[in-house]
Amino acid sequence: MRITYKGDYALKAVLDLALHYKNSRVTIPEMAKRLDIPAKFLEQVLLDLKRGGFVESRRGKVGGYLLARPPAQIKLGEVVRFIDGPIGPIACVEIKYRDCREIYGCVFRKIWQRIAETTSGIIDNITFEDLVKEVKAKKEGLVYTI
Amino acid sequence: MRITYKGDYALKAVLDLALHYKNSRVTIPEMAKRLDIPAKFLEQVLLDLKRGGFVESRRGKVGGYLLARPPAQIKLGEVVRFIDGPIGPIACVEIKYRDCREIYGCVFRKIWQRIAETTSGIIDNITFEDLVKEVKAKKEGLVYTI
DNA sequence: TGTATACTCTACCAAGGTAATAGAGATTAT
DNA sequence: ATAATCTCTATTACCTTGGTAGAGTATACA
Repeated sequence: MRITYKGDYALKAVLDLALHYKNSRVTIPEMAKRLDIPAKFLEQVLLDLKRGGFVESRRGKVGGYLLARPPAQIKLGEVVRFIDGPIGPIACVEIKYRDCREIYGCVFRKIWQRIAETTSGIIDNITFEDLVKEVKAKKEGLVYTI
Repeated sequence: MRITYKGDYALKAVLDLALHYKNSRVTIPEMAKRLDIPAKFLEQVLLDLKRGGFVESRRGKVGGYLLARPPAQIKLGEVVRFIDGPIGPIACVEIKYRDCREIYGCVFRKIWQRIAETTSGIIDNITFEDLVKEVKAKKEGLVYTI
């Protein structure tokens, strides 16, 4: 697996919306400036996130984006998978993959699957609420390291 | 991190040599056929592995490749890093990377680092001797799953 | 010393993905 | 009306990956 810029931007965008949850809508230029992301690129990322059901939008004046679900109900892993695809470090970890006629019995595949599992175990156990809390704690100077 | 075909081939090549350790040299066409890898591509992979100090070679008749070190002294992680680069799922996990002026305090970076650490923890604790044992056990019908 | 065998090196190429950029179109508040 | 805002489709430049090609060098052995 590899986190692309698009994936990175998507996560930051969702976090940004999570930090503004229940308050105001956030516009693309506003967010682009705050996160230092090319506005036209962020635009596409947000469109994707909308198609994925993570965010909602409103056009016209007073328009902008907002989270489709509460931050506590959005896991990091969901966003990562939706934007950057499956978690495994190599294609053959997919369940569908059945074309492995490796003479040495796929000894590596098991390892890649283990890595995919532990990786999933991390990103599927972190919600955007967790991140919001962390950011807010940092702002207040209560810096702690997990 | 992403395991490329080149990385995949490299690991299989080293395993193949590990299985022939202390016996004979293995030629490129022979290995290419056994592992089902394009010979000219495997050629380049083996050259790289040689530059990395993993394998040795001998030209001419009775030439071929052999492992530079005993299988027990070659970790999976070494080969992966040498061929496919650093382990993290995104560039910003590198220690050298210092250009992170993310307003929300790099909350994601810490997560990528954790993933990189657990991944390293897996591939740096498996040697090619372990894999050789596993393959041999499988051959004898003693199939066990870790 | 010739020759077959095998590794070495450099260059090249096609396909696909990534990270943008551009611009016209649709919607909404005032 | 009009300004602000999201929506959609193309296009671009660049890079990586996976693979191919071919000439060159070293070695064993008859």
